[in-house]
Amino acid sequence: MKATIKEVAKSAGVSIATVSLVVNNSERISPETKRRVLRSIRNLNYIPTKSARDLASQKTGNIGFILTYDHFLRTEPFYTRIFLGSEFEAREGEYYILLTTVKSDFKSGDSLPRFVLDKSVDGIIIAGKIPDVLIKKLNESEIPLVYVDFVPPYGSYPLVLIDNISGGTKATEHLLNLGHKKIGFIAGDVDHPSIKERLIGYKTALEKAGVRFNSECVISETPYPDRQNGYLSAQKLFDRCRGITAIFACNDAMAIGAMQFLRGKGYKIPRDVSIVGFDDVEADLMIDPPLTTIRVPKIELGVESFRIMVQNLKQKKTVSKKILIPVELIVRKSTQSI
Amino acid sequence: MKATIKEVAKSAGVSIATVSLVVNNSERISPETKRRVLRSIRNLNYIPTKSARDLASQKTGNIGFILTYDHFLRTEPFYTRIFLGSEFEAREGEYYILLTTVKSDFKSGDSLPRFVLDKSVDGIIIAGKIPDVLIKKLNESEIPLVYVDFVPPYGSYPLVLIDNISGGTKATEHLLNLGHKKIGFIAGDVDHPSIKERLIGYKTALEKAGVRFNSECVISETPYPDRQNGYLSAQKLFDRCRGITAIFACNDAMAIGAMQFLRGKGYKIPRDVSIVGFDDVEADLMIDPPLTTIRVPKIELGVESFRIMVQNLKQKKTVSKKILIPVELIVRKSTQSI
DNA sequence: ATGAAAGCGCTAACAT
DNA sequence: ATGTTAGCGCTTTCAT
Repeated sequence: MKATIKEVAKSAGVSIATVSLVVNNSERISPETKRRVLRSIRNLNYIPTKSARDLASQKTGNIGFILTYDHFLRTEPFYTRIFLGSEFEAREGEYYILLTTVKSDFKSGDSLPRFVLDKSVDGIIIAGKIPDVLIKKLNESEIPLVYVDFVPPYGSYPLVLIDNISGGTKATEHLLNLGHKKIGFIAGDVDHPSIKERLIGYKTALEKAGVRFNSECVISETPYPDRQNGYLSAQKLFDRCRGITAIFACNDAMAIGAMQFLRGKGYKIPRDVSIVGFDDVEADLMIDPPLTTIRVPKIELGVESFRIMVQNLKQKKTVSKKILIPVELIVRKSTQSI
Repeated sequence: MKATIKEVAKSAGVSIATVSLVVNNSERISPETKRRVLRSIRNLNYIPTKSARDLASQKTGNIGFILTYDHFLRTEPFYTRIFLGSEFEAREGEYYILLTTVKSDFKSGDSLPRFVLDKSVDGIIIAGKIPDVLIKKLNESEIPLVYVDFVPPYGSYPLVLIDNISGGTKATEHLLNLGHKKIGFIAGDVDHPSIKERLIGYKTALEKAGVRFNSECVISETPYPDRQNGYLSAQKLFDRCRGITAIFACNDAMAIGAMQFLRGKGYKIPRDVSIVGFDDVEADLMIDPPLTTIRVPKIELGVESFRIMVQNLKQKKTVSKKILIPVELIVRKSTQSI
């Protein structure tokens, strides 16, 4: 069957402690014995048993990953990519990731993910916005937390964030540079921290260009940022704002919805209306015309969050770093000069 | 800190063995002691430590879940939903799921998922088509396997499958009933077992209706079933086959791609061409017109696979059941009578 | 019906 | 630099 540390020790003619040290890359082992032990390990095809390790070291070797159900199932692989980034990074180390979804409307009566109850994770990565009640409960759990693409309203934790302000600015400046003045912003949920920032970026760019900000041109009545609501938001925008020549949508899904509305109305894109999205989800390269957007390096967000998690776990004390991941304007065919 | 079995034992005035028996629902415990122990457990907020349990019982309490990278990131939440079904079910039991992706072009040099190397799963669920080399290696690992939505070319394992034949028949019959005779089949990868079966269903329905099968009307040169290839397949279909009035696409993504082609060509759907998909991924309810399709209960596929996995694990001997999950025709607006 | 005790395979002091 | 040994928190015979 599976070889154990004992057998390796016997085969290498050393104690099990030595084998353990070798396995854990201790410095204080002579190169010679190390070589011998390593050889035995290879010969016997020895791989440490995780549960034994975990039990002895009082760790779990697992990192939890929490996502709302909605985010996980989003058509565009945004959060799934972030997860993937973490999973990639976890493979490098010795961790396993326990992915779980929580209800988007988590209430105080609802039970926490099992891995927090039975403490079978050393830390938890939380991706995207989660309900307040959950945040509170998680904070009480004493488990090290890292938030990615979301700033929790309380608690001080390592954060891995998209540079939304810069993204909002870049998107808007691009439109401005093309000569657009009447630029609508399809915001979705303005209460969402990320959206707030994109709005700031939008305003900043306008201001810098000397274009007056008009709150009428910001649509925020349709919070959930999917295509459906992009469609409706565009509708509202054109209802209420005359002379719009460009749209900045808070994400690609909404941009696509907006495009559908425009097409239905007989507008040509980008001839009549320019549009830029956010995320670059590559959901549909078939989208016609290809969408100009702000690229968010999703895998990188996942990788970074995992790295910070491990880093914190290693040094025991929580460093509540905040990492801003830069974004990039990707110009495709949905925008043109006026 | 965390209460241990010892403390519970002391508090309840019993031995730790008794507590263990209670925790594991043993019959041979008096109702009275059971009550006492349970009370202590609740009071102390005792939750067994997974690693200790796993070590003592020589199990891992984990189930691996393997998906190719492509499948995981597919725009349509198909496999992610299957995973979710398994995850839901795992929560009920005492298992954790370790999700990992593998390269779609896994080669013999590539290393297996870590959980198979270090044996930290009790079983593995494999969703969707995976490369042959991987199948072989997995089979050698001695870990109990369950395949979902895929029939591996060798090995005898529990299978959870979509009733593709019936689905193919239902889709085609629907079209036939509407009076269509020239029905194209956008097949994608005819080497894929699922597609083979859908093709059988298609042929069966035609035959039953006395409509001659024409292999020219089956497009299979664009294996990967995404929108892009749906577009190209439709193009080929219309190039090579005159008088097509209806299309059966092997999945919704291809159907949507085909619709885009048709729209570009000026065809109205369903007036000029009827189209039915497969999967019902709800990827885009905004699709105009809403797609008639074959609904596949994805969550259920995941739930079932997990159940079979656990069932097999419990009875030690592998029952290689084969479960066919029924599908359902969902008539929406992309089909009409000729 | 319950308890005593021997591990499960490791890690981590502590010795040497 | 390496070995000895005491756990880690459970499960599981085997007694009683």
